[in-house]
Amino acid sequence: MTAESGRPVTVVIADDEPLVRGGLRLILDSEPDLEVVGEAADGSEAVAQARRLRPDVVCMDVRMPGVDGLRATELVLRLPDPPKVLVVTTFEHDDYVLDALTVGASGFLLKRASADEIVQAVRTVAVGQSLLFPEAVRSLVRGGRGAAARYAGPPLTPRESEVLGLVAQGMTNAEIAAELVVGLETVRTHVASVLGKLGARDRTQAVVTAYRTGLVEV
Amino acid sequence: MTAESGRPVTVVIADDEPLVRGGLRLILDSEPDLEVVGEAADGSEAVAQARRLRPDVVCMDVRMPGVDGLRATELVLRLPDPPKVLVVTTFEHDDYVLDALTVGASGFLLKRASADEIVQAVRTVAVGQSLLFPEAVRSLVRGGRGAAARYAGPPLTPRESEVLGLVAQGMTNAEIAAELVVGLETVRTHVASVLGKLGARDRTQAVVTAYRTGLVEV
DNA sequence: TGCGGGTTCCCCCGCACGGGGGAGGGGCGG
DNA sequence: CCGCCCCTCCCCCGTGCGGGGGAACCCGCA
Repeated sequence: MTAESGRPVTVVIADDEPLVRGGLRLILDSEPDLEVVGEAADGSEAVAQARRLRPDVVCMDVRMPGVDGLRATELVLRLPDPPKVLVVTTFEHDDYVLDALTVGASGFLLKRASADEIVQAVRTVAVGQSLLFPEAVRSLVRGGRGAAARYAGPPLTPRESEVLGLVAQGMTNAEIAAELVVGLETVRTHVASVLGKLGARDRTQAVVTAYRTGLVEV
Repeated sequence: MTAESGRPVTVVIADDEPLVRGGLRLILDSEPDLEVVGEAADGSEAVAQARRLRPDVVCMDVRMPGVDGLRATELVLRLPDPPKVLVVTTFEHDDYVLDALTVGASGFLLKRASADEIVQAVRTVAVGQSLLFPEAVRSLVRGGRGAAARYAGPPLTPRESEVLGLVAQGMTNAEIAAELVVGLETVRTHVASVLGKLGARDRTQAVVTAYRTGLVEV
């Protein structure tokens, strides 16, 4: 709906293998309407690059050291005006395909895809379409996984979950302290670590994540 | 995995409006790797053409007299070595989108898509990928047909809804101001009136209400 | 013509919030 | 036994936020 109009599509490549990054860059940069503006070797770097460079598309490898592609995808999509995430994978039937869709990936790209298919895939997600494996679609159509919208990331401690639940009710720290019969500072500590684990900047973002990932009931 | 390799992708266009057929043919035939080999004005004709011409892709309008696109898609996909079906539609949020996926359509194409997007879409489904609207994916991920949402309260103005949407993304007032290209004070004003209308004490409560009442999409 | 609502912008003020530290006690596993 | 994690509580500091005012512009409608 809003592409092909002047400015090239900007891309950030996130893959731990330099060879793959190089290959992708070669393929994408050879297209006049695509421009690789950055690379990242792991998940956290990918998020940083996405935040800094604000690309249209992030080609994200799933298997990366440290913060993996799935978690990185979540974080990237939480940025303001987030880029589209194109998950790069080796096999089309892996488990994380559905997980990636759940966290909001726009599409998938097989590493063995042809150069044409790769540039097409980038263009496709850039204009806002979703690009899936037919297997994934079938799986989704017939119900995919049950209901629960899983949350990856670092696990929350019981107390943290409790606090997040109350935050997601719209309570202030003082109210939560009263509710849990603990000190205000304690609540502050829990909230702080929840924010850290969720990758949220403030309680509002934490609430957004909580609702979107099903960490709390709607 | 089997395109760009010699023989062009063959396409049959099924639409009851000659104008649309002509437009599609013009766009697709101008690409050297795509070839429109047939046209159909209704569903049964589409099935017949697909059987006779054995194209790689059928561009299928949903609304057609007689046998509609949905039913025709079913029949086409039941042929031996069936073509991919690309459903052509006007609105991305129509009900039959999920139905079409259920019967096995490979993707969707908006009539208002650009020429580039159209040829990309055909190529994409030709190689066996699925091309969906992000809305459809989200809907699938969270398990099928949507639930209604009710919000009573005073109606929000367009601008207020927009601001609330961004607040519900976790954005700060400053980020929203930048996003909407207005002053910070303006955003403050909008947020304040949103809080008032929702009966929320702070933005966090507003987000909670927004998610719970369906004022914003999860 | 005047009124009202929507959108835009401005001031001041108090405060809850989040980041940066640190610290002590209890439980559990190496 | 010691280390580690969880829970608890404490400090300072900067700031984003929300409440309280007000005001201008444009538009549609009476």
